[in-house]
Amino acid sequence: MKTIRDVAETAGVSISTVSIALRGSGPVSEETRRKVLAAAAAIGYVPNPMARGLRFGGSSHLAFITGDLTNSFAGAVLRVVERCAAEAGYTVIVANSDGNPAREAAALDVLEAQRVAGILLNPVGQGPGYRDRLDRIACPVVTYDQYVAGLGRDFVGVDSEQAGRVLTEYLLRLGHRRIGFIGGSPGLWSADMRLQGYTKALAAAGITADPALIVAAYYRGAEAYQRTVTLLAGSTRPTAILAANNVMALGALQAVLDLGYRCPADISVVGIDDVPWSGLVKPRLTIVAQPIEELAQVAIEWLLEHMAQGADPAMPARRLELPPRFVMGESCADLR
Amino acid sequence: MKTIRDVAETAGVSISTVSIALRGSGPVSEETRRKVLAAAAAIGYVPNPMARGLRFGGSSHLAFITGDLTNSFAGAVLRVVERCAAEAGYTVIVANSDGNPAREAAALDVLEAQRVAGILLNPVGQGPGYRDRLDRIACPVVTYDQYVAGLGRDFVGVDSEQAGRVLTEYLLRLGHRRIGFIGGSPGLWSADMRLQGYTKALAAAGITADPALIVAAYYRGAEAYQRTVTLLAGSTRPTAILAANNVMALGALQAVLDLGYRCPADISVVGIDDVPWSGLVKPRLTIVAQPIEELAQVAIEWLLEHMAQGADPAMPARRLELPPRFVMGESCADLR
DNA sequence: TTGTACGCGTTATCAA
DNA sequence: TTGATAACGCGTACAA
Repeated sequence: MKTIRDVAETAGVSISTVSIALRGSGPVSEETRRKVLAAAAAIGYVPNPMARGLRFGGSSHLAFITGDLTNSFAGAVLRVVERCAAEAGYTVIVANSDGNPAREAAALDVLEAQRVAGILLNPVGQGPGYRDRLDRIACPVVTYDQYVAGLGRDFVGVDSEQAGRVLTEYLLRLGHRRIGFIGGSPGLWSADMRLQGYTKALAAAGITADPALIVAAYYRGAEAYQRTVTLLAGSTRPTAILAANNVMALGALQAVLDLGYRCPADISVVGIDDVPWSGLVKPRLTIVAQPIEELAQVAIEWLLEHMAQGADPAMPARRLELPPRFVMGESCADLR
Repeated sequence: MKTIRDVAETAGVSISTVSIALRGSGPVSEETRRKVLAAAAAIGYVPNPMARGLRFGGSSHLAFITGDLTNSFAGAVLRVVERCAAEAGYTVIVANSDGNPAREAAALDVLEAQRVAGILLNPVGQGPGYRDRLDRIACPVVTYDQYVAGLGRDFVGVDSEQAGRVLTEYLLRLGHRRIGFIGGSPGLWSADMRLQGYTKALAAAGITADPALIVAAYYRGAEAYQRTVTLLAGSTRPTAILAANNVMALGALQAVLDLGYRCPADISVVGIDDVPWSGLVKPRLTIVAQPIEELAQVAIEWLLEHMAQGADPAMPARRLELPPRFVMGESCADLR
């Protein structure tokens, strides 16, 4: 690899002159500047980011941590993040916690060791110890998707309670009374809030949530499939199922159909968050869609702001919960 | 950030002793070793990767470049790659070329500048100049998905000609004669090979491929949708459509249905590569599935090997084309 | 067994 | 306007 010294020799000037000429950080004669630029281009000089990093104590990487790299949600967010980061001169390191707090912790250790300039985190951990761990991170952190209570970090997500409530109310309006809930891991903010939206909507309709109708697992389709099978084997079979995320809805629907039930005739299914080409899924799922692009946009924007300003402890943590959007499908029966 | 010097002060020894004790690169008394380790743990010392990188001339990052971050194929590969890389002590930088050679070139420039230790590349460029560009990359490169002819780099992918041929033969067996082909960008290896498989299968059946039935675009669902609309507006409407990748098949199917045709009654649709929960797509698509996990496994394994061995120019480039697997769905009509 | 000094490539400070 | 030099943190050859 060519170094600044090679440029200096080629141009016949000193290395400090080269540095100044290339960065424009001082006065250089026009002729010298041209010579240096020509020499740099001629030998294909590119500044060594490690040397810069060592000098300034930071890298030009930012980290993107997700709980499920195979979920289209992660892909959609990452796409926006990568583009914005690249435009701002940053590269994106991806880590996958796979929904496992231990793996997330390990990833955080590595990324902190790498001195990343900022972290976009979809948190999967829980508890006060976890919050403290996140608070100790020296670089800017923006959390997305999962809100961590009491954490002094920015958060961008979707109004999860509303998401759960809207779908439950819709099912209630259609006359459903026994509504199964396939939830995310208890303790995860979005899981708890979606369940809360469900419970509150039921309560508002004078219905007490039946614990037998509520199951939970990490946000994965395969887990939802299993839980749905269990749910439908119970004595009080629900007339409808609310799945807490996109792949859970797909898994639940698949289980319903595999068990020989018809959807929506026998069992209705609704879900939170969309998948690509969902128009081809039959029956088309009724869902609340998340404004993923906007979410990603805000998240990366906020992170870049923090990184630009340096750690400004004065500014309080921002919190944005975008409204989900109801999208009617054909997966719900009208029982009235 | 804590440095090796802080550890030395805390432990009351010199920095070289710390370095030796931590790396085990020399003789240290047991007591000293314990003291050093305790001190390092106490103050939370982590070696600065930039200083190491500067010292040794390389980073512990490897790069993953894909043409479409939102495609489930990319997510599935990346998941495996990230896990294996993490186990081997590497972090993964993700870049998205979006199918755009210029963006890929820009990404390569950045990643080379970052001195990544290796690159996993899904190449989208073409031409001799492009091949030369890839050859000039100093670090190990493993290409996947798209083969670049004449490039002295390892390649792992799927037998694309076979994929195109198998599906075409299947349609021919069912009695189809006018088979539309929604292909990937001409010049891309997999696009050309899939088309070739299609053409050869037709030829073997005594049929000359009708250029009016062949359209192409970059591997995206939206493009496929448009091309399908165009294709079906033509005078010689096909009885079946072969789409060259997963999202193209979905886009084509969506277009077929949106235009009021029934699938498979009016028009059959087959595609290459699967999507998650494809069992819920109605009609279920007949496809050839790619062994994505295995592909990813081999790709990252080979890359790590190269990185371990250093650049060994003696070893010739390896090339592996995994066989696709035919998966029958319900998206094809039997015309016999 | 431990400490000192140097170099990796870059930038900033200071002197010429 | 330019050039020499120190510093960033680490690892190691060399000296003690």
